[in-house]
Amino acid sequence: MALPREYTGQACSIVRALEIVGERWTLLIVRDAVFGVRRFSDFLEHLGIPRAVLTERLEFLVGEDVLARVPGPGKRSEYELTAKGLALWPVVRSLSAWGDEYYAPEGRRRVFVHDSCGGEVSPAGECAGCGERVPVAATVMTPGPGLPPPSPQDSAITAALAHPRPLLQPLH
Amino acid sequence: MALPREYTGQACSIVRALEIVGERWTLLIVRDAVFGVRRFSDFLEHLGIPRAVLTERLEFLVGEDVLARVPGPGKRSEYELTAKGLALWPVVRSLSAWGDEYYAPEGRRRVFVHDSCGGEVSPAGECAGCGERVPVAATVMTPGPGLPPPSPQDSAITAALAHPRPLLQPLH
DNA sequence: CACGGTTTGTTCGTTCACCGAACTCTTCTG
DNA sequence: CAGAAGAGTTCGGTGAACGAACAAACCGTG
Repeated sequence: MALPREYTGQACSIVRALEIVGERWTLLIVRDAVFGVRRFSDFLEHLGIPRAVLTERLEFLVGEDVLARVPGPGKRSEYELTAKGLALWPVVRSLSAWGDEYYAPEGRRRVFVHDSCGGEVSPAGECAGCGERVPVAATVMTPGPGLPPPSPQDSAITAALAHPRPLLQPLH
Repeated sequence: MALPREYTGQACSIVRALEIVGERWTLLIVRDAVFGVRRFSDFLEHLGIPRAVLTERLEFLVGEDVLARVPGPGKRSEYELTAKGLALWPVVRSLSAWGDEYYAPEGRRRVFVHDSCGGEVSPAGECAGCGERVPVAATVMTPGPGLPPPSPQDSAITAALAHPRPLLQPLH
C-alpha cells in the first residue's frame, strides 16, 4: 500500500527521515517536546491539532523511539523525548532560523542563549560568547523582538513559553 | 479557509517555515535542487512525484522565492535555487544526518567533503580537515558505505548522483 | 463509596490533498 | 513536415486530515 507516509524506494537518508518526521504536525510535536511539553492535553491545546491525529502521531513516534511514554505524576502518562528524538533538534532549530530570517518582519521571534555564559547559541549549536558547543539542555529559549506581546487569549502553554525557559525543562 | 498548508495562528517561525516547506515532496525538491536537478522532467523522474503535484509545488516555491524560473538551453525553463532556497540547506543537511544516524544500518549513504582540502564537512558546515566553514558550492557529495551499488533500473539522475559531484552544479 | 470533572482517547461524516493515467499544447529534431 | 519529447492540465478514485460528538479511565472531594 502506498501510504502517503512513504515515498518511493529511494535509497536516501533524507527520504527515510521524512518518512518519520515529514508528516503534518510531526515536527511541531518534536518542537513542543523540546520546549517542555509532555502531556497529551498540552500538545492538543498548544498545537490546535485534531485529537485523533495527535493520538496517531504520538503512538507512531513512540513506536519509532523518538518519544517515550513515561508515567507522570498521578499515573498520567507523559511523552518524553528520547536521545533519538533529541537528535532532531538541529532540524527544528534550522527551520526556526530560516523562518526567523525570511518570515519575521518584526525581527526574530526566538533567541537561544547559553545558560552559563549568556552568549547567543547559533543554529549550529555554538555559543557566540564562549565558543563552546552548547548541549540542548544548557540552552535557554528567550523571546526575541519579533515575538508578539502576550495576549489574554493565549493558551497557558503559549504564555509560559513567552518567558525565558531552559529547553527540555518540563512544563508543570 | 483552513488550507492544510496552514497551521494555527501561532507566532512561531517554525510554523511559518513549515507552511512553506512542510508539505509532502517540498523538501525533496529542495534537496534535488541542491544536488543539481533543474528540469521539470528530471524532478519528475527522480522523485516519482505526480506531475500535477510537481507543477503546483514548483509554482509555489517560485512564488515564495525559494526557486527561480530561469531560461535554460533552447528556451526550456529551468528551476534554480535562490539565496533563500539555498538557506534551506542546513535543514536538509540535518535531516540527512539524522536519517544516516538512525536509519542507515549499512552505514551512511552520503558523505560531504570540502572540495579544496578533502576534509569531511559536518552537518553544521564545518570542515573537519581545515576547520573552515565550507560554502555549499564548495562541498562535494560523495557516496557513503551505505549507498546501494548502482542498479540497471536506476534513473539517469540516480546514477549520476552515485558519483562524487559538487553540490549546486547543474546536471546536464 | 457516589459523584463530577478532568484526561485521554475513539468514532464518524465531511472535506480536501494526493495519486495515477490520459489528454493537450508547445517546442525541438531529423 | 512528421514525430518525439518536454511541460503541463484534467479527471475520477482513494485516503488522510478535520471538527464535533461520544466513551472510558482516573482523580479528588464530600
